Amino acid sequence: MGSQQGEKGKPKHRKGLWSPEEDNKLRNHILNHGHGCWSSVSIKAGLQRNGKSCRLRWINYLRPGLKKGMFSKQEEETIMTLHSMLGNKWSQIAQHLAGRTDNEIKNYWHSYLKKRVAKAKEMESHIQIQYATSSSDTLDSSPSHQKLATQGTQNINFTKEANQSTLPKLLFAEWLSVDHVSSGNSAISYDSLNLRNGFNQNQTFQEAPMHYLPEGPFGGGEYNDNNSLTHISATEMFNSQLKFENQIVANGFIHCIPGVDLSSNISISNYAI
DNA sequence: AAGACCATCAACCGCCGGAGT
DNA sequence: CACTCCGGCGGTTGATGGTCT
Repeated sequence: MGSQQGEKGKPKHRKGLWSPEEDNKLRNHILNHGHGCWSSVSIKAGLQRNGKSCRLRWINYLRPGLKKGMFSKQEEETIMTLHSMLGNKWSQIAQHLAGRTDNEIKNYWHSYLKKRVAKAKEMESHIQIQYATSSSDTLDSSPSHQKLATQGTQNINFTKEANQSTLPKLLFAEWLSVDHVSSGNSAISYDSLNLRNGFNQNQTFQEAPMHYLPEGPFGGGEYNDNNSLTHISATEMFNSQLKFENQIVANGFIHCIPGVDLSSNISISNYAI
């Protein structure tokens, strides 16, 4: 489309699965130089891919801090809760699941959770038919996801605002440059990042801005080992976010610490100045 | 054993909105 | 204001591997 670069020559862009060499080229380039303009990344990295493809590959696969493997129970619940509130806003849902990408969540939803919810709804309607005439307190006995949906309607406007809020998103390029500064002139290696923090503990700001805040509402006890939200009701979650945003306003800025697990003992001073 | 069918996941496509000119 | 470029998002597709018949 519009992003097709240069009329002259019209570069042939490779499609399909990425080879390990391509991955390495892209990873090394971004770790060393940041991504900047994606359409130029492919050229500078010596790839025959278009910028979008590079971006997607980085975000969904190469980016440090990505969680691989099965979704935990908590993550599932978080997805279902947020989906009942936000609908198919995968990127917003992904912001609440550290290390998970919107694409991953979307796929997981379509392949697994959607069916589960449908099944649950079926069961629920069965139950409602059974008890429809027996009592008037059906609201109290309604399944939890229905309650959550109700909460969702109360929170939906706020949620929208919250996600388009004044939260200072830090782009990976910026984060990288900060990290470069703090680690001297040597380019950090992907492996060293993983070794220092543990792969699951790395996160990027853009995907999960709230999760980097040592003072934030989810610091400390709200986190489990996977850095996912645990045992937090939807209301609590968004109220917390509101509180947190008030803090931002009050303080004027926040401390963003990349790649640091809030519950870990790793000193943040190595990663941010 | 082999073909049909299904589930999963990586990647692509098209659209939209913001920024720049 | 109109246009272009670019990044981001959500929907969809296609490849692949597993299961069923």
